[in-house]
Amino acid sequence: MTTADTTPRDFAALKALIIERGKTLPKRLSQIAAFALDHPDDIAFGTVASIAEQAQVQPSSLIRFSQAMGYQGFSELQEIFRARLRDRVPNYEERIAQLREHAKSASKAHILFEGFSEAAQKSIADLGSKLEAGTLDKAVARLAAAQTIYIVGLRRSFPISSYVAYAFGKLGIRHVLIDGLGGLASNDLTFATPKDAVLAVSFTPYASETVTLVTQAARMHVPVIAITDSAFSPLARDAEIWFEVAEANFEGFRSLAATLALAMTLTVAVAEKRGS
Amino acid sequence: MTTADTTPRDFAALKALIIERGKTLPKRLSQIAAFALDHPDDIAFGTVASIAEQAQVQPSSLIRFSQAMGYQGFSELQEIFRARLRDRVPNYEERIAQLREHAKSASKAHILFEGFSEAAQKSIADLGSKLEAGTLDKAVARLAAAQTIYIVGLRRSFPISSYVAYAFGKLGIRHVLIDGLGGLASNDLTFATPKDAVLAVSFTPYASETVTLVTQAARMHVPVIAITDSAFSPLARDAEIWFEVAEANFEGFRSLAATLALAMTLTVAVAEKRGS
DNA sequence: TTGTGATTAGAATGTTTATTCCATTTTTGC
DNA sequence: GCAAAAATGGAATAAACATTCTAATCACAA
Repeated sequence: MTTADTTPRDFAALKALIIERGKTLPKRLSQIAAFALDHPDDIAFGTVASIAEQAQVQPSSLIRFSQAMGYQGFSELQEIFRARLRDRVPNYEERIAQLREHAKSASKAHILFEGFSEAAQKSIADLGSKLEAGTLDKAVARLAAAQTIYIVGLRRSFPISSYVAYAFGKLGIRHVLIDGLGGLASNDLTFATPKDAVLAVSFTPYASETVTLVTQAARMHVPVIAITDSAFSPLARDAEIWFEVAEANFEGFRSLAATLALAMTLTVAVAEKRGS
Repeated sequence: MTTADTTPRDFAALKALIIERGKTLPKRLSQIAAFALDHPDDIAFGTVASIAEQAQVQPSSLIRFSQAMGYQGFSELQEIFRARLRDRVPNYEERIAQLREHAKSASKAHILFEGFSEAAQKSIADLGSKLEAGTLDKAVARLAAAQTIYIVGLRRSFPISSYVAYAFGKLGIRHVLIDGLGGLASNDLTFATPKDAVLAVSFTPYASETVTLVTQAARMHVPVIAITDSAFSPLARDAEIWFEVAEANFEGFRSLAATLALAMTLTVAVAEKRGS
């Protein structure tokens, strides 16, 4: 190192460098560059071996990448990624004060509430960063054009579908809520036509009735708009348009906050589109 | 490990455990407990040796502490501290930056989503600052002691009550969801006794069936726990314990996020109380 | 094609790190 | 105040780790 040291000392500068030089790097190193931008948290906490596996490269490539960025080795680069998480802590003192307060009352239930709050906040923020305006617009257009909207969502998703049904009712939008009452769920889609639309909500483990209904709708060429949790969901396969919502969980209970916000958005957007 | 595994899997639960058991631990371990609460980030990023030095203990004490908390070793405990940073909601600057990125492609629907997100976030934060641990504990105790929990919540509150019913079902807690099907709602409380409890949810304009049911329950000396929106609510009058939840609204649609977080807290807390 | 330099895969290496073990000290119950 | 139990300190150890090295592969110019 005889030249002036331009190696980034903070995350923003490093990110800029990776974006700038990323494309021009050799294949494997460029692959790592993309991975680093997409999964900064994994770089921060992973080991060379674990990250290499996730990014589908050899461990040695990670060291070469780090050196290409100007660091002596991987550990030095990782330190930048870690500092980013350290600095993200908003107001340290405030959190400590919170802790002290809780130490007094030490209510287990209150701590649960904090956990669920955080899961909800995180889920919403996460969806906000991933949600694409294009998908949203297409879904709204489809639903606004439908004669009748069939709402499918059972078990854990039933709060969502019942909310949508309630809101559609207030907004004067013709809809059918499929509630599985009397085990006759599949009958309720019998009269659906390609001029209608299905709004389906389901998460792992996908309720079998929901999957059946969506498959049936797709076969009948009824457009399906789905809210689900991964590209591998059986709903994603049959849906014309689908949203991926990754809800954070706490104590094994997944939040519903992000899904609910999305459902509200869809209902109101559809109403506004129809109104104009 | 033949006993039931109560080892915390997320930070909030671990924090609770450390607060609870911290004082009763031996000197050095209690010292570590205090350090862990004060410097969670250092635990997340440090090595056993570096943390030991900062906390003024021997490295081996850290392993002993981890084991005292139920983990196999320090690494397992550290993973909880790391997950906390992974899942942390992005800070303000990051959210603004994200918003800017989206502003380019901002469609009308996307703006709606931002609005509902904000309403949800605000509602949750607001409830978090107002919720009293004492009220929460009392409500949990009441519900945990009940033989059968009757869940009342119609119209806009139905998503909440159906969620609670779903969760109680999964947790094996005896309950009756009053869904007003067939207009026979009031019959469903006929068999309730003072050994049971009613969990009622209602907001302005209060669904008349809900109000009737709660009044009826109070007259029959069935304890009522209510979630509502003001001290002037007819539910507050008849309830033994009640929560005030002020949901922010956007475009005339009130959020449900805070109510949902509270409902989740109550269900899980009741299950945990019964389990112990 | 063939040769050359760049790039990569994967095993080998030496270092860091968590964990264990045991002698010593401190606390507890009588 | 004494014996027994619990807790602690610190060295020893084994596992995990980042890094290096070399043979093999790839890209590309002639």
